Amino acid sequence: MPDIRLPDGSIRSFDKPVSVHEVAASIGTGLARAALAGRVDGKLVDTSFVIDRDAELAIVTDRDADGLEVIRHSSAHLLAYAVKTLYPDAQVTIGPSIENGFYYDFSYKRPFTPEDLVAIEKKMTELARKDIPVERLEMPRDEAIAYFRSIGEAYKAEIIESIPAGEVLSLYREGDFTDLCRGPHVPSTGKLKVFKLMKLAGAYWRGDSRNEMLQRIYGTAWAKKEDLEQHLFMLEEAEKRDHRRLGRVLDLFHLQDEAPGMAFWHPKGWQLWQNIEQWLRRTLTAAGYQEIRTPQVMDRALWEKSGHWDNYRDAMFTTESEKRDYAVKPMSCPGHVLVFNQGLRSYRDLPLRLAEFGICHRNEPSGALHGIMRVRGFVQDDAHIFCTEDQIISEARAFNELTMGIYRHFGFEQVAVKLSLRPEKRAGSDEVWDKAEDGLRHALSACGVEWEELPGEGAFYGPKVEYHIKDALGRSWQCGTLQLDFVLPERLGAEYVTEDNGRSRPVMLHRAILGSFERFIGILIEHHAGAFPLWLAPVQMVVMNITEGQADYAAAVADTFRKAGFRVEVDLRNEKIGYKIREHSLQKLPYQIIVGDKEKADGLVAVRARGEDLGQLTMDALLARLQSELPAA
RNA sequence: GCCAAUGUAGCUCAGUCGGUAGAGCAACUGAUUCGUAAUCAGUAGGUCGAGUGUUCGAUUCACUUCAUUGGCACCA
Repeated sequence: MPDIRLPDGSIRSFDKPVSVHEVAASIGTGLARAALAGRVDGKLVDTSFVIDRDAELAIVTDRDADGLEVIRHSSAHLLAYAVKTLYPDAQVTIGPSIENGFYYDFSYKRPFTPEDLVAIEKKMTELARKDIPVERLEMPRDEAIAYFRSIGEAYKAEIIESIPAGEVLSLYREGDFTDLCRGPHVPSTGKLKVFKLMKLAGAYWRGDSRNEMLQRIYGTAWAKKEDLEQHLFMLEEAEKRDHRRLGRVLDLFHLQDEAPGMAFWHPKGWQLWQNIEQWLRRTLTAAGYQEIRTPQVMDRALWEKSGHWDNYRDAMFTTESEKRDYAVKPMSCPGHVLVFNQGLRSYRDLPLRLAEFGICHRNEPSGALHGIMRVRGFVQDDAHIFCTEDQIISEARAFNELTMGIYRHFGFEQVAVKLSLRPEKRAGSDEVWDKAEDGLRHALSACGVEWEELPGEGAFYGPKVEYHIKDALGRSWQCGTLQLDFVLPERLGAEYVTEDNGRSRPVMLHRAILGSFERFIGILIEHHAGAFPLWLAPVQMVVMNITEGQADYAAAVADTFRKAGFRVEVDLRNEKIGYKIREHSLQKLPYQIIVGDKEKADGLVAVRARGEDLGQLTMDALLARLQSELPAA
């Protein structure tokens, strides 16, 4: 007879098998009411789950992460229930919980409309209020197939058919809606109180673009109303920070129909870009890189040799001239090997670190384009390190340190490392892949970082380490990458003279830190909400006069700071000072300097730093403050 | 590329059940010289994304196409 151990260490004994719900009730009616699921010996189960032997049990409520997950999953089912109630001939497919909510994919004869969404959400609320019990039943696989076929759910039947024969499946029934599901689910629909349908989208059946497209409805669900409000507030905040909006408002860049996926950089945006590029250039030089430049357009034969023509033909822009085919370069590596191959290289030249701010063009599918985050023309902070196998680990360590330092410099403190392993479609033998994957594992161990492995996600020529940074809104962006490549040097015939006068192939490390400048700038815009730190701000300060009488003094002040190396604008317009301040505040300038008769008389400046009034300062004091705000190096 | 939505003045958006359009902000002109997030008045500005069709007449309806947005698929 079961002894049940609770998370606080206490043990409750029962003289017959008990359900999770009964245990909760034995502790308190409040807990029984709050119970959404149970965790029995580490496994998540329904509250109806019967415990017949000694076990550890935790009652799951909406205060647990698990509880929230159950709420979201059950909300997906409630959504399907509502859809089936309103549109009986819609077919259900799958509906999992996801970050912040859930979705459910349906097949239906016509597209759902935003009005449908409103009706569905209303129906969900109605069904939730009825507090309909959610029951779990079990059914043998074959019987389940027959059952779903009989009610016209072809997709469900297909899912079950892919489950091995002889298994017993769990089904969940709420009212007259029954769905195949692993569970667990909330005990009744009344537990679902805080949800909202968010958007309609298309999604391929089983995630495969060769399959038909289903209709996906996304929703968000929470334990408490305040959590939902907080979530919606975050979405609003993200919209305010949208780089496409800020890019226009701050006059950084624009995109237009004539060049889809390619940005037009305006003076301020280009200044921001150059602040980044020039700093990075100095940093790379200090780290032992040499910058080069390779052609934009190269012969098809090169891309065939490198393997790109076979693997990425569709994504390359091509052109021809005098009966020769060319491709616009989608990446810099083949060109870098050609530079390496010039002349005779010695082992003494290694490691050779060649860097290029390479302009690349990739013909991304139209549906993939997104502002400047996903574009067709972009600049990579690309570099290739040619080295011996013995040098891989030290190079990887140096790269790791460089990368982390650069992220810190830009204000990104949280970095996650992932290792992507061999994809299905790849070049090179399995032995080479074994060597490359193990090589990166060893290198990562040597760096002392923790990483997650992603099978099947590697590049066609080699495995890759990915660096993901987290922005101010907690979103994760993949930026840096380190890829170990034994294939390309082989294909393009790179070699060096060894110590004993033999010939050997160098190993090639592909690496990028920011990834694409376009995307990284997009991330920076959203991370800082357009209010860039002083060193990055395209315009660092503006000097404004109050009346015409101080125009000359304002110009002189501006000149002083310009000579000290700052990017300064002067605003001598005949406008009220409040109007000018408002405009420059909206432009998110780090510093606003106001000079009136008082300042002019005393040789001072009145300073506003991002909305904070610093009062009157001497120019030297302000200069000292500005200097101290610039990061070292 | 696929599904859906959207495309009207520089920006944000309204509008036309088919009779060629309007607001706020911005711009321009004038007045105001005003001390920390919007001074007042006036003026100008649009082949209503592009093309074809239906129609006496299309920005409005239909089709095609381009682009954008949200997802999916893709992301060397």
